[in-house]
Amino acid sequence: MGEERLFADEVGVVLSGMGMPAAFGKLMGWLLICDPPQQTSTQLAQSLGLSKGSVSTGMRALEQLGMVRRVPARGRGYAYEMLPDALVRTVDARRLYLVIHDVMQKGIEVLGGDESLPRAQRLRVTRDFYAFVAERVPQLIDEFARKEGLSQRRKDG
Amino acid sequence: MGEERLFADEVGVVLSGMGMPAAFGKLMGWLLICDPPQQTSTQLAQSLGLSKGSVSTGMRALEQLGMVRRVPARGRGYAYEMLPDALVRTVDARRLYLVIHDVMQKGIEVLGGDESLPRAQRLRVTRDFYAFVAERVPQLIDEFARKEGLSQRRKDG
DNA sequence: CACAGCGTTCAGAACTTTCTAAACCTTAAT
DNA sequence: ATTAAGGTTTAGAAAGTTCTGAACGCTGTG
Repeated sequence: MGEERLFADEVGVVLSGMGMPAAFGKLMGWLLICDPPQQTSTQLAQSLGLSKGSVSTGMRALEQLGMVRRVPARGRGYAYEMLPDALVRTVDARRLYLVIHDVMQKGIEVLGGDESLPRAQRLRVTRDFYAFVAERVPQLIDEFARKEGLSQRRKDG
Repeated sequence: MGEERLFADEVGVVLSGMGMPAAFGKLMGWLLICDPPQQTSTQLAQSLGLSKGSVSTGMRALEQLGMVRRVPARGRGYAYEMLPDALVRTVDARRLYLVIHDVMQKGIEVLGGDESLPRAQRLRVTRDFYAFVAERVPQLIDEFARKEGLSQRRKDG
């Protein structure tokens, strides 16, 4: 088994340690180093020893996260290709931050809606922090993109 | 069942949706709004309908993450109290970013160690990005802490 | 029109994780 | 020293998730 395959498996273990499916991580690891960068589902299944079903599910997830795109393949169908800034995008999940923001707001309301209440302190700080993060993370990513010369156009949400 | 309990349960659902144990989220939600802020294991188990074991495990995790601290309790033992900036701390998990950084570095080595290789682009960008994030996130947290007037002293690691 | 190649969906098996309950240990008061 | 209260650990049950393999649908080709 090649070193590249071993690398893919290792990414699988790392991601699995973060609470995601192992197949998801394997696919990610493989797409990060494979040659050519474009791979069909069949190729992925064979290269990684995964069932077609696992590949289908995993690639759907990667696509939904915006880490992977489909490109036309020679002949019929399409192939998958990882974007150069795939993992950069995962940090840009503002929705995640806002979920926490909203829960904290709800907590304040449970306490009566008075933010100055001592009991509401923890909730308020947390809420404001996640609003802050949701605002700043995109800026951070832009800064990095500029520094790297990535042509990263940002659509604000 | 009180609204506060419902809020705790809801946080449990949200956290569970992010891949963490539900009991963990329940404890977090409860500690965010409970009165008084100090709670013993027994109180937590009763208030949330959890077994003593679940509380013990969950509180260990919360303590290890630095979100909760023990305070002396009247009489014997201690009580738990959530820190005002508990959730701020969770974002400061630099180790997490560096894990990804290291995996990317390993991938570059699998490819022969030549970063200028086209095939190594994705790996290099990702590696550099996570180094960037690991450097900037602490700054971001400091900025927020200053703005909020939180006495957040930072030890650099 | 029939066929071959691909990809998706779905049901079940295997696995991992979480929760509980009971036994055990520690601490403090009498 | 004994006892009662509280906390931790552990084994086992319960629940949830992921993976696979087979059936299905679609698309283009001969």
